[in-house]
Amino acid sequence: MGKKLTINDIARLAGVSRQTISRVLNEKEEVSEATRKQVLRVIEEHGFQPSLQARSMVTRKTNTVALLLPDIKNPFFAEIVCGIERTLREKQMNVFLFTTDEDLEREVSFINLAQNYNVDGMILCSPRLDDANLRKLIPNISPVVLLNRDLEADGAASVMVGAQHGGYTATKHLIEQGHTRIGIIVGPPLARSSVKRLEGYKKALEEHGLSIDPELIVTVETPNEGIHRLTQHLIKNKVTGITTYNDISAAYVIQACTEMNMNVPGDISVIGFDGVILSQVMNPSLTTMALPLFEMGETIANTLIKMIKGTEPYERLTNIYPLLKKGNSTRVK
Amino acid sequence: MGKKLTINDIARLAGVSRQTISRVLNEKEEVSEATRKQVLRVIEEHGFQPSLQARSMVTRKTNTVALLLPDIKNPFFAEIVCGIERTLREKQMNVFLFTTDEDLEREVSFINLAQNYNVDGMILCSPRLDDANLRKLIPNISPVVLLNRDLEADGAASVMVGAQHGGYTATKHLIEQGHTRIGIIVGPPLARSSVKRLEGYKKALEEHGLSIDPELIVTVETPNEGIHRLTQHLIKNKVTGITTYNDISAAYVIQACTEMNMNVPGDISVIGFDGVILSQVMNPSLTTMALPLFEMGETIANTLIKMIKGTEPYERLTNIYPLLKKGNSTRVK
DNA sequence: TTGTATGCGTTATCAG
DNA sequence: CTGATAACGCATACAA
Repeated sequence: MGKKLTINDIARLAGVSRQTISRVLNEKEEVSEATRKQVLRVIEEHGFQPSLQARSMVTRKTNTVALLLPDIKNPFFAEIVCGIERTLREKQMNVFLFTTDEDLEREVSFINLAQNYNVDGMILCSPRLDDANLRKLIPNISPVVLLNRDLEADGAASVMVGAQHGGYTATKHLIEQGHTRIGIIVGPPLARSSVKRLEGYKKALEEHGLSIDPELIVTVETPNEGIHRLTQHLIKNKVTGITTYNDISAAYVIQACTEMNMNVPGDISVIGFDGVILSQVMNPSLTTMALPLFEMGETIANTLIKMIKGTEPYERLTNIYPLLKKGNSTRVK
Repeated sequence: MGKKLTINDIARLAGVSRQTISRVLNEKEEVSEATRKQVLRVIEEHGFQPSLQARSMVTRKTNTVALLLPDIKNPFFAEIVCGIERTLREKQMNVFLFTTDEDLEREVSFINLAQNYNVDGMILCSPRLDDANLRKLIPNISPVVLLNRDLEADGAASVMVGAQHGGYTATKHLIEQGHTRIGIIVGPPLARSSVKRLEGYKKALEEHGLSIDPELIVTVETPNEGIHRLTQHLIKNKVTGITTYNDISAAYVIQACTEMNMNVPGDISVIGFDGVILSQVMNPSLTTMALPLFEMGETIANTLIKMIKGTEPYERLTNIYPLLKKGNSTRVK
């Protein structure tokens, strides 16, 4: 708790004005080599570190980005965060973390909070805010990068997962394996991409001349809840393939199948989404629509950095497409 | 980008001094109901939010805690972070996130950085800093809570996982299932708890009159690398039970067993550590030494809060013991 | 109950 | 090349 030295203390100790200290701190050229060395010596000797707080009061820059996401336990977000953090770090920027648990109230209050901290920019993952309110907020919080939300507005950019493409590809894979009765587990309504995935699913069925049976389309209301029941429903309706909204849900589906004495992939093929590490270590390993999560984080961070610097143009909209990664949870019927 | 209003602007708009604004902002009682209402109206009307930065310059409080951890992708940390975040949030405190990737240099630079931000406290997870240097740093960064590191120093508290107890219990479980040749995969050297787990392993063997075979003790050098090879080594040495340092490594072990046509738990019993969600969704589900990770996060945060407030005493050392959670990856030999 | 003066630790501006 | 002065936005102490 040694009371911190300030720039004034150093100035006194070095026998120069505090302005000179500030100059060497900021590597301004207008200072003689002799005094520079002397000042650096004193700084070193006392281990002086300038207060970033005070500095940002006057520079109006905090070198800090607020990161808002629903749940850090979800590996989908954890891996993205990893990419974001790593990339920002390289640019000497720091991360303020807020997790919202998909709670609208917390979301709003965190956005306010971040704003009051004068962060340089924000990254918003699946905000529950409706379009109108979000749009209203953007002028105050820009620049901002949105994950999985396409809102065209000044000071906002979007990075989107190609959910429709993913739903299409997954379904097509099952069809090509000979499956004709294919169930889809649609994610919680808050996942905006759910609708898109479903569109892709329908498109694939139609393209292959298969009819769309509403009984085979089931929706999870609360994250990872009721999946066993929904799986039972699908099995009763004679599906031989199931496509799910993420890898964890796929794991639960496989558990449910096993409980009902249905073998995966023997009796039922299951396909996941995201491609998190779980998909590799599961048994059977999971066929999944793999997303380059770390790279997504990099893209998000790089876009935001460009917006903050304002020197180079940035992509207003980036689409990231998942790739089919074949595991042992699907096979020819 | 609407330029932000300051307390001065509001004062002018409300026709009072900025001091009065400050008073209603901080809910001081010494202000007449009439002016209070009037001021609040103006604040509301213009959506004024005070700058937390400026405020903390004078109060010397940032309401911010720095959280340093190796890897947010590791569900062990992710779940702990969740508990930390949630608990701090309730006390209106925020989290500054730094991930170090177990890199000593980044660790040191982040600790410095956090210090320059004037955070109110720090949470350090598995710092690579050696004891001497860490101890030297603590006066500058205290209060600080250490995860899995017991360093007795003023301004520092520790939350420890009962690794020896865990290693002991896991091994004992296998012995009680009739296993006599039990392998242990020791975690990367950076995991300080590895040594303790090994001690518990040895203790259990000795207590049951089993000899310690060095061939059955193998060490992972880099996280999750070479586990297949190490598992093969153990199998060649006729083990029927393997205890591992976390759930992910256990999953890899099971994969390796499967590749060698050894059934789990038929031929080999495998036991994990941590009890993250993976252990539940795996097939077979994993027997593991489950840790109350979320609660650990709560404990860490609550300890730090007590230290920051300085009004109530806090535990300098908290031990958290894992509980055996029986899954389907172990069975009677 | 309200207002005035002062300072938190830094950078920016302008003189010298 | 260097130093004095003002400013960033707020809270604290003291005065009215």
